[in-house]
Amino acid sequence: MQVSHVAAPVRTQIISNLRNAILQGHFQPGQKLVEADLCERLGVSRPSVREALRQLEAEKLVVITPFRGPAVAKIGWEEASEIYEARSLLEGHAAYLYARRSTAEELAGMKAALARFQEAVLRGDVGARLTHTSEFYSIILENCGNAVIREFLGVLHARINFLRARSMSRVGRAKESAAEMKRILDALRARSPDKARQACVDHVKRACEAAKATFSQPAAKALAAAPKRKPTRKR
Amino acid sequence: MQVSHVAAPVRTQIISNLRNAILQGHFQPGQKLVEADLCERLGVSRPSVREALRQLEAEKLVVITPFRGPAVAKIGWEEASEIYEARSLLEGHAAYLYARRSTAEELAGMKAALARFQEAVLRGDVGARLTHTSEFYSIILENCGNAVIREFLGVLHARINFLRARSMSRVGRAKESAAEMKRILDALRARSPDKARQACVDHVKRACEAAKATFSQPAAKALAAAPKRKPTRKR
DNA sequence: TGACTAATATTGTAAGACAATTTTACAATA
DNA sequence: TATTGTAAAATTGTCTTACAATATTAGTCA
Repeated sequence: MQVSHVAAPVRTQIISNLRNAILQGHFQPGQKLVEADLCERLGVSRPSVREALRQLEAEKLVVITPFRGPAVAKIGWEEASEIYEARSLLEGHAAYLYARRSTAEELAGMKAALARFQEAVLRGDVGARLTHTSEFYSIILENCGNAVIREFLGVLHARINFLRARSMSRVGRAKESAAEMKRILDALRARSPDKARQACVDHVKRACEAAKATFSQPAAKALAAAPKRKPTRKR
Repeated sequence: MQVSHVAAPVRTQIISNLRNAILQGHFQPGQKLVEADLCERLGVSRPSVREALRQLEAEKLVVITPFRGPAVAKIGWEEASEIYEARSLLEGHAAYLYARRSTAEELAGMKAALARFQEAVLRGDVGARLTHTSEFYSIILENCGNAVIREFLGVLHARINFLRARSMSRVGRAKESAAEMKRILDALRARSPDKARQACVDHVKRACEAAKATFSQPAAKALAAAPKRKPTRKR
């Protein structure tokens, strides 16, 4: 066709598109992703879509069952709990590392992100809360000096993204969260690695508890999403 | 005859084949993986190979540069160091978790694996050392109760596999390693989470130091690894 | 109604084609 | 000789088509 000089491979864009769509909740967890549909919607070929889906599968955002095709990953409390545990460990360590490396500039950036977060809390803007929380954290992660930990945390954050959104919209959680972030920032300002780690661990622990609470009353969703199974004998 | 029990997807086998080939050093780090060659060698189509390569790319065993194709990931000390740090953190925590959950049966299995390891040390069998070390560790990882941490560690181990082989063949390292593993096992027997974590962290730290040493004198390898390109593929 | 079977949809894999790009080979020039 | 510019070859990125294997759905029959 009349394609221009592209720098970014089509595949890359597909991956970004799908990942964003999943993270922003345009696809429901468990929803089937029919390859042909994705091709049509994105205007690309099936091999390209399949390669992109493989990548997302590796990131655990998509689950592919043989001959049943890809579906948006569905996450239960069991798994979420494990993710929060790993996140606590890694995020705490990232803060620990970063406490010794922070610059005044970066700390100012974190302060600004926190201010924007607090403003979003007052405004009641749930989406902005997540954005600014990410800004706040990304400064730590980008500069903690360990790319392996950073990437792992990126994957973990993506997997529990919808939980973060759910828990962040709980009454009172956002304000709590702001206070916890403030503690992290204070520990970093004091250049105290241990306090920074502890503050992070506490923050994740609280976030985990808030998320757990959202698992208790997902009644409406759960009922609506409950599929009826035909009893099969050969299983 | 319809003998299609499970019919493991071709793609899965390709992934296993390539991963094993890389881990066992049949491909040198940095070596280009020409798609057409892989197709011919494995007897499969290009789309299948490409999907498999995407997966391995996500595992960081393969690096794919646009229009230059896939190559076996090459790892420098910088990155290796970060991996050891993350590994220390995660492995220590896995042991911490496992200390409360270990069963007599499993501990016996670890003791047996350690014995086989020690025997391999006496025999001078480097390959067997790695195998039995993995056996030892996998008991912890499989039963630590956190699949997320387990999988992360699996990926990390794969990425530094060749380093483990190199450092394990250093004089004295294997015997040291056995002593460290013994300490881990003792801590687990004592059901002491903190001691188990510490023993693991120490073990990884030592392994890291041993690996670092191999980065100082990689002269022989480096020279041998500079190949002349073959003009065409033979038929 | 319920179980069995046929029809349909979807995925897994292969093969071929072609443009975009990199790499190599080679020739021309200083 | 060394360097540089260009043509040829190799390789990848992407699309299209095709078909077999499997899952899902619909329909039929007792």
